[in-house]
Amino acid sequence: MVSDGTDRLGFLIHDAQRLLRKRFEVKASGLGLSSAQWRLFARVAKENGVAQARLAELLEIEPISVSRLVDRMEESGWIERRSDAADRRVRMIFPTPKANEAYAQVKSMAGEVYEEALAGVSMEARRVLIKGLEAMVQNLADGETSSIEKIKSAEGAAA
Amino acid sequence: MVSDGTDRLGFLIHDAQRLLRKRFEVKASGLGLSSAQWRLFARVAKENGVAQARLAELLEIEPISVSRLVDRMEESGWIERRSDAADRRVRMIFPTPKANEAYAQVKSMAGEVYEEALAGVSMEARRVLIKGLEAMVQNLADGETSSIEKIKSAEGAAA
DNA sequence: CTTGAATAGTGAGCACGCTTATAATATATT
DNA sequence: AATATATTATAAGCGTGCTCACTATTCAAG
Repeated sequence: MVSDGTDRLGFLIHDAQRLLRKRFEVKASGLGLSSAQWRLFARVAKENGVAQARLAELLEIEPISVSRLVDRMEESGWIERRSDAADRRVRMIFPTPKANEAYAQVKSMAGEVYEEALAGVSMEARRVLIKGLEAMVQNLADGETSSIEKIKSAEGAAA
Repeated sequence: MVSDGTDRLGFLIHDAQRLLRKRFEVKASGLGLSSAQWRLFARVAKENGVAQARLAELLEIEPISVSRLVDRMEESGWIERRSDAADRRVRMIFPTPKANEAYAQVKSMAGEVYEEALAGVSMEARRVLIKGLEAMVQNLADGETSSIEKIKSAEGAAA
């Protein structure tokens, strides 16, 4: 019998994620950037020029989902597609200048949300919380029948 | 400056939630029950006869989302709608006998997923993790511009 | 009783994830 | 060179959330 609250883990994680997302989106609504778009953009900003298929791997979402996200983000001027000279199947994704300027601002918004969320939680508890979440992600990713993981480890030699 | 991983809180929570949901849905796919449906059903099973509007409050989702979920769950035989004698606007939701039989089974599936997720995490760390998540939910729910909460509290003072 | 406001549920349409299928292009094999 | 296979992006359609708008019903004022 579990009487320690572990049996509510799923509901808690679900609620925490939902509330974090909501809070962020309220803050960032002025910039017209959703939570999913921010996740994608953070990657694009780091890579600076990345194929959609690679983005799908990095974000662990399906290529079609990337395609849709990129559609909307291109419309709202956050990123742009450029054809690749070497491989005409590929659309390379780049941040727009406007987006690069806004990057730091959005990142600090995310930081504010985290601070609001963790108010009253000690530094030590935060460390354990983060470690626990990392362990969960590790544990659950391990057994996953994910084509992505397989590709990644196969590429590991070359990378 | 945050160099302790706190700046990845959002991404971690997002990943943990996504992986938990996926893992659960694989396990429960034989029963044809999604994660969202399980959340709803767990409430229905406890209340045993509850109006859709009340369900929306309890689950903190919009009534229209409840309506759609209930549509599909009624089709797949997990719950049934019954008209309320006293208020003809109301549709009361009840679990079907089949669903009541499956309840314990689904609950144990959820338990298994949590154990898989928390493998290698000490009891003490689990306790801190749960407490941390509870604090986050509490902190974020407080300042929320939630329709329901605000209306409720405004009713007393205003007007 | 009649009118008007509030409540319960749903329809339409969007965002973002998914699966399955297809077109275009690259690459490997013969 | 011709054919087969793999890869990139997209299309179509579903699940689950949302907002906005609507109908049916109840409740509160007059």
